[in-house]
Amino acid sequence: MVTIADVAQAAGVSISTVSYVMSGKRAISQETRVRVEHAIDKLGFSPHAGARSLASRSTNVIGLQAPLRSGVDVHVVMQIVTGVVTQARKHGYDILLLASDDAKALERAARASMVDALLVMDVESDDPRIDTLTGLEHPSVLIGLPAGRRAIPCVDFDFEAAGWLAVDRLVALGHRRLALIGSPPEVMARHTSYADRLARGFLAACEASGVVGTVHPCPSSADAIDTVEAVVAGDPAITGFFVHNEGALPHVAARLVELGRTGAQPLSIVALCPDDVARSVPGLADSIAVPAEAIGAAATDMICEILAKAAKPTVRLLPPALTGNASTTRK
Amino acid sequence: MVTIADVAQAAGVSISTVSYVMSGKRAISQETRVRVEHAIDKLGFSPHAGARSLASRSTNVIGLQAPLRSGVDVHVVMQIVTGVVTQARKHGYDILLLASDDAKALERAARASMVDALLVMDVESDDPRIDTLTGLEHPSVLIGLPAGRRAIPCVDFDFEAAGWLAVDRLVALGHRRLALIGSPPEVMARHTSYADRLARGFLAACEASGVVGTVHPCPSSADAIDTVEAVVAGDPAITGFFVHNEGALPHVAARLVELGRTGAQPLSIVALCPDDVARSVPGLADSIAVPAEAIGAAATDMICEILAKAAKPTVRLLPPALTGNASTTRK
DNA sequence: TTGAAAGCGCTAACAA
DNA sequence: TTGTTAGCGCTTTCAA
Repeated sequence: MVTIADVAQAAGVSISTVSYVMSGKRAISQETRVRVEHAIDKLGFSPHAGARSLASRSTNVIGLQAPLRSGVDVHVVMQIVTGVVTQARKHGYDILLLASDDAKALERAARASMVDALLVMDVESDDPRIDTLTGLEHPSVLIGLPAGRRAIPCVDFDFEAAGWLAVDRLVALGHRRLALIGSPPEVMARHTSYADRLARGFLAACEASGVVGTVHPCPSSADAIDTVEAVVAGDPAITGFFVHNEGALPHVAARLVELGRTGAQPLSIVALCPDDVARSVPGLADSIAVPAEAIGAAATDMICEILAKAAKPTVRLLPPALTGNASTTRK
Repeated sequence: MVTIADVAQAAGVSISTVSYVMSGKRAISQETRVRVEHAIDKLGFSPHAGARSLASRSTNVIGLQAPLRSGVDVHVVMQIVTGVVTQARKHGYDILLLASDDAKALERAARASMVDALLVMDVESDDPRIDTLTGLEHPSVLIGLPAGRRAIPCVDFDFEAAGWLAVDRLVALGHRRLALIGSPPEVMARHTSYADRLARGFLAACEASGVVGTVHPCPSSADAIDTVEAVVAGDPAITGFFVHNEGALPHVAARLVELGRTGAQPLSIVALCPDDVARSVPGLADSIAVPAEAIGAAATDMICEILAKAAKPTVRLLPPALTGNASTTRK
């Protein structure tokens, strides 16, 4: 193994000089710098991460707790993770992936000084991890927006605004009775923050626009079709659909397109999903993108800024934007 | 921060005793052990990971390079990662997630002693990362099976056997002309190992069984339907379908079910995908599960055994198994 | 502009 | 069965 001492010797300087060349924390003459950098390259030196963290009391690693369990939106999770890892590298950080989504894992990583900070996904309002995080000395950022005290900075998509946006769009297309085809029943039941916020925005916007809106949980499988049938049977006048359920989307969209073709009136669908998912669904031109990768990147930026003492903890919600044109299915 | 010295003092022993209590590397009297463990609990001591890795020359971290780019099978990747992380914890390891899928990232992690070993996903035959890994002092395991020298241990699903199994099943159901609806054209074109192996098994099995088999690349989107149309138009006598393309599966299955209902003859579909994906697709009871989580776990076991000097590097292929009953769509 | 040296918290000889 | 102590490779203060 190549150590800093080897580099120092090869360059004919002291160990501290090598260290300072790397950190840039003190002025170095042009000549020495070149000699040291040369030696580093020639020997292929990489400072030992453990030694570094021991001496500097920081690891350049961020712990990320991602929900690997099922029931979550795989694409979205993947994209957020991608955003986190990619952005972290830009700031010089690596990502330690913590699986088991319990508070213990967070504590372990923090107390063993394996990480400088923690990024936690999929947090619910009464999540015990929030207390754990609050008690830790390490800074942390939540990806999501639990209700409540809000003692920890959060980054998320503005689901509430997305609800408004979808309604505005559907109303603009002339629809007067709208349905939100949403998350699976289990997600709705545990009042997951984003599902609640989306429904709240949707319903408030309906009321503000003077149209009728209803919210329908929907399983993420082929059974989703049953939900559509039930909604349509329950109120045949519903012509505006807002679909937020990646697993169900292809089925729901297919069924709605079919209904639109055979039915008495034109239907419109607005989907809420990552861009690439929207593109893979036929008959779906109108969608609100969940900027999953951007969320991951934004959360990472925030934690890095906090680590650099450059920012105060805040809540940050990324605004929704409409993509494509209306997919009104005409008769 | 609580250090080992604090624990030693609290327990009235030397720091080496505390260290040995934790590692179990030497005999400790019952009494001392209890005192030390008590102190550890009371003080909430976790040994500093950096200090530990500096002194012991091992990190208890495994680097995992996962393909976070698109074009890959998100569910499968997620499940493999889940398997890796979960199993790693059982062996006492944590996972450092390396994103950018270049050789540099692997070298960096290894040379900076951030990891004890590397797990690399989605490796292709002429992948430059293989040379890098071979040149490293750290052990590594590939998740996948690149052709060629095979200097590094591999763990993967036995796609070739899966091809045989699917054909056997379809032939047993009475089909005589079979089609493999496979990976996207770009994946096929770069001769990705698994796609090649699957096709090889499929075609060999067809020949062995004396039936006609053809292989068709297929985009992972709604355009997949066009592929189905083209295949059926090209040879209307094809009645046995083997589908391996998660993105296209719902569309292909839906179209085939429809064709089976309206067409002249019964069709059968065998899908190759994770179990839960199979369950979410309607009209699809027959599938071969890609044991993605098990692959991740197996790869982790292998690398841990290698680290423990308990196993020699080998190639390990997990066998396929058929799930459910035939979804023969009768007229 | 540079060097010497004191730790950082732990493991693992070596000693008792 | 336990303690003492020499590092592990780096950062950073203190001195020059």
